[in-house]
Amino acid sequence: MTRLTEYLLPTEKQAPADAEAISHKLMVRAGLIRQMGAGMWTWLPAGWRVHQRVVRIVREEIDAIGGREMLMPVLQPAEPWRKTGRLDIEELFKLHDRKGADLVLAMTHEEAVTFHAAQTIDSYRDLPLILYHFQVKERDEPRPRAGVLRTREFVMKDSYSFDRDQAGLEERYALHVGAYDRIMERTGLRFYRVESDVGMMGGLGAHEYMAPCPAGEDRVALGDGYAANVEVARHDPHVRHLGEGTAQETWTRDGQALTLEPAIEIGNIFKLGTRYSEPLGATYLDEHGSELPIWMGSYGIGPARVVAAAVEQFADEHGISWPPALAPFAVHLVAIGRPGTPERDAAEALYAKLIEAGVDVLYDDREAGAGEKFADAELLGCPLRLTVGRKSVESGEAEVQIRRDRLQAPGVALDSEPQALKRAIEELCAG
RNA sequence: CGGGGCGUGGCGCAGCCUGGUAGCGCACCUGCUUUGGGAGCAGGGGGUCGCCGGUUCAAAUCCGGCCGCCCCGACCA
Repeated sequence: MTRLTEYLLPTEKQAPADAEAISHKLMVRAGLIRQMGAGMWTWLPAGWRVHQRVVRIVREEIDAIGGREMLMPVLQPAEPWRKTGRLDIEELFKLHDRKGADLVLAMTHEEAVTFHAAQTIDSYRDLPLILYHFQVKERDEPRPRAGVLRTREFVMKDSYSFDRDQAGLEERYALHVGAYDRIMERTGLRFYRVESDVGMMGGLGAHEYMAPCPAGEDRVALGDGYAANVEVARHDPHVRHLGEGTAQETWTRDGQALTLEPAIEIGNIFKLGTRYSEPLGATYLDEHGSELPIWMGSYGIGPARVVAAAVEQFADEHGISWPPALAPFAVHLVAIGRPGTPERDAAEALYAKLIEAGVDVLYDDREAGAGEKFADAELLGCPLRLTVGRKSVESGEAEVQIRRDRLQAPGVALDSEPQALKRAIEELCAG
């Protein structure tokens, strides 16, 4: 499927001098992303594959709760933002077209989706409904940082639920909790669902999905059966903090010690209520002909942050070590020996067989030394590395290394049938 | 937005204090050798030194202004 000689994977031995966060350094070094400006990043082919793995998982789970995928524009008229009172948010990019009309670049899509709900939802018969899209968000961040962790432009999956009343909203919200839990579990990340502030989004309740990692900008307070954003814990009457701001800072909840961990916010879900439907006139008629505001929820997840969190959580001194569900390729096949040798022929044959078996494989067919190829493979972090060299020709097996902990696994026979090969690889990936 | 730092080839850096026509490692190109843990030898290409202005016979280097980028904090809908 992919030969390295026909690919763009610009790996670097040295990280950019100004990179601080692990994910920033490794994603650049592994050839996944490149920077254009502050908070403006390009996803290179291998990086985009990882991003799209997350997107696929999210899409499957949102579809599974009845979400309907669509696409709304980033460039929008300012008027709905004026109506919801969000036009004067500093992070909102404002601009004018050639006629002088006020436009904005959307930082999220409540205004757009509610605008359309007002146009298209008329009756209680149209409810409930879940709409979603994957779309770029633009935010004039005061301080972009840490590579792809906090950018001015990023893709978000945002879904919006529409119900006739609060009970309906609670149902749609619960569906999203389930979907988000499954998404996080499928990615393989360590995560917590925590209660969060509703912030200026307004509304009736909210949760955040937090992935603990060193580069995290937030902190979560964790106890037995308890997990909360520190901002929420701070206002919890059950929580006491002792020695705040000092090295001995300890938090307790009903006497039980809490640990504080830095974490990245990778998803958030809000019960909006009628915060947006009222100013934008999104109403429906009930069975009695009464006009009532639609009850809404909004649910976001940032694939880029999921990717960065995965890098942060599983990296080691050799590079990235992807959870199998997110890896750009399942198998990194390393050919040792120059073209024309029996070992290279064996590698080519194995590559062809892997493709036939439907395995996602990156084939390092470059004319480079073994050390360089191994180092690049460990930097990129695919779950399995298969090596074919002179030894393989003698033993009849490709050597297998499991990236996580760099474990040596039993080799796979070069003369395996494609389907047997695929099964063996899936078993090795599964752990 | 406050504080700190940095802009010299794709990446990492030296040179700047003490002005004299740009250098190192990696990467890249060609050839030969090499091929199981980031190879060796030889040859080669690529940089208006962030931008503008000033001082000077002469500016990467000194002076002024601007721009960009990073880190800490504030912020984070």
